[in-house]
Amino acid sequence: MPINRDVRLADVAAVAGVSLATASKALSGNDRVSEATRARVRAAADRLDFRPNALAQSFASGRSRTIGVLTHRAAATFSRPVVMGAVLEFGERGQAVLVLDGEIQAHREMSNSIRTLRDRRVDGLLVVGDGHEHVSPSLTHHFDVPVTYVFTAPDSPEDSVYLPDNEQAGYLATRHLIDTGRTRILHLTADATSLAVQRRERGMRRALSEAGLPLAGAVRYGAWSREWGAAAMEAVLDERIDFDAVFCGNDHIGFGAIDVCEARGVGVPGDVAVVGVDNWEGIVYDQDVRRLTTIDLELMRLGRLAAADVIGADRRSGERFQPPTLVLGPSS
Amino acid sequence: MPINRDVRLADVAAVAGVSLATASKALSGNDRVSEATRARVRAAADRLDFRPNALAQSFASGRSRTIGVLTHRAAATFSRPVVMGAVLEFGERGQAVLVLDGEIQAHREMSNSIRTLRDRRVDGLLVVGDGHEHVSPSLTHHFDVPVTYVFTAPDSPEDSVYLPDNEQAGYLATRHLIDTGRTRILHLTADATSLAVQRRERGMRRALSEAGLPLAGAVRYGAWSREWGAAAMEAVLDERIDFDAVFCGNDHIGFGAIDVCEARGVGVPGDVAVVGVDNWEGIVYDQDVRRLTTIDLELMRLGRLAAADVIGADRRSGERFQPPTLVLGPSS
DNA sequence: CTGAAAGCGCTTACAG
DNA sequence: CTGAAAGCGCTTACAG
Repeated sequence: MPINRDVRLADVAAVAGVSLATASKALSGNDRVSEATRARVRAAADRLDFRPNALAQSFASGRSRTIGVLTHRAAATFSRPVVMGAVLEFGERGQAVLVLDGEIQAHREMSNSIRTLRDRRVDGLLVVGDGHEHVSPSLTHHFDVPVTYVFTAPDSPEDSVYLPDNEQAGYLATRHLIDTGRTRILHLTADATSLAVQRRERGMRRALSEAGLPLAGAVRYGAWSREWGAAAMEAVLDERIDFDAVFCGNDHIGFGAIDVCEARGVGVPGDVAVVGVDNWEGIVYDQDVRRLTTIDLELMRLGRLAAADVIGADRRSGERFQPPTLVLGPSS
Repeated sequence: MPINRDVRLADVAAVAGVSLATASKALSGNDRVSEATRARVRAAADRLDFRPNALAQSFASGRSRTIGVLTHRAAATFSRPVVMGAVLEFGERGQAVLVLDGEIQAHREMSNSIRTLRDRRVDGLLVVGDGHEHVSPSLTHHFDVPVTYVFTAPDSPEDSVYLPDNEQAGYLATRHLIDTGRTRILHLTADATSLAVQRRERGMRRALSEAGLPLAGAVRYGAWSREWGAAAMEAVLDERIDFDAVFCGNDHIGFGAIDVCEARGVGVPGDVAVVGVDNWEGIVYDQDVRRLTTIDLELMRLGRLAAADVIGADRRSGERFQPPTLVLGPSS
């Protein structure tokens, strides 16, 4: 037990020959103290191996060094990296987190959570949604500390919101195909009612129109599954559509498309280049050989960004987007 | 702002007509107080909507209601569910967590983390490893609060350690094949130096010997990948080995094996039943249609169990194993 | 069972 | 720039 828990600030002050108040100011750095004094106090603190009692500091200052994290089904596939990123970022910044998981839509549950968080005197709150298909009701007015939202559609323009950039994902994927010489691009994706589907498609169309290219065929809407990707690719091949690239709404669809190409002797990426979204294997199985070029939405980084925002002094209202990244694989 | 932060325990005491000390005892329940008094104090607290100041409570009691979580690469595929489970469990129990991620092997980094955690007066510590291929050095002696280890091989027999039950996973998988009438079972798995490989194999052999069955062919050691699963299955089919079931070391290997079976006209599960380990799609993509029967190591539950242990009063030394579960799919 | 009092170890106006 | 003092709001021996 090398750390002496019995050294108090008063002891440091005595050794340094200053008052308790001065010792406090010297160490906290929040107040005007002469350099000489500060140095003397620091030396004394070092010599005594002074470790301030965090509990006393919190009580006296009113700051808990704890952040509330309100999650909507934190264990869901895509929420998980966001929550994990946030928790790690908070940890690196010396902030504890009180994570309350539940139904953000459930009014009763939420008001309980809000009470708990307020009672614990959290220094800030991060609300983590489950994508941006749903909005989380704004809780900002319940707190007098910063509230930041991540991975959920904003409910109020006043709120600070962080989102993955699905449009940019579509843009990046398509740009990559165009930049590598493809000109006849198809799009296989999930159901058209999904916001992610819509935004990825919009980004794709922007990239195409910038390049003056048409889409090589109608967008095929289905599901986020490998099965759908395979079925859609079968249909496309059966219809003898002329194309040299496919932008798939996610990696599952991409894998299904590749499976079918391989089975039917269509070379990937020789005949057809394929790009997906999610960086599936990257999320999942770090050591695996990548089969697919994909767009990584950087969900963990998104969580970190939002966490930094809760703590940071430079908070502001509005939506901000985490830029996705292109992850190259053999399929394009 | 419906919650009145200005109501202090002293106000409650005044309204209830008792002393501050009695009010404290009545609400905390830790001390002998007459039922009548307790009821009066509770009523007063309710009426005033008294919310105890957690910061003051912590300071006075010395309990931070914060648990330290020391992780070794928390973002890694398999650590993530463990950490997530632990964090959620702590949250449900009103415990904040201070998560410090890093290299548990790195001495310097660890001693910094230990200091930070001690300074914050954590009420307990959970050390999360990255599987049980590595041991984490025991830190128990650095703390006078409970320390629990999870997902890492124990370094000291004194420690409280939680592990996934790889042997039971192998046993369950094999038992399932036997129970569904298979008698000629093969095993395709990763490299023999891995502890997980060894334990899963041991469980398999136990199930076989209980049933009086031999293995249908030599165990094939390779890698945790789909590619290896496919290659191994190709070889097995080429060698015309007589078998009706395959226990695969993980789901990736299982998928590779199924791919090859399907490509070569071997019916799954008609001709060959396949079982994997990891519940890969379950971890990953909740809504997906399952293709594979598999064993779920229940890593998130493992994290929860270990978290409950840190807090619980019934802690004891030694290793405990989280039972895996069988998840049925169409492949067996 | 109840209460008066000390104490937890800092921070922060305030005065000098 | 420095210090005396109040204060943060509970909990907990201790005495009655």
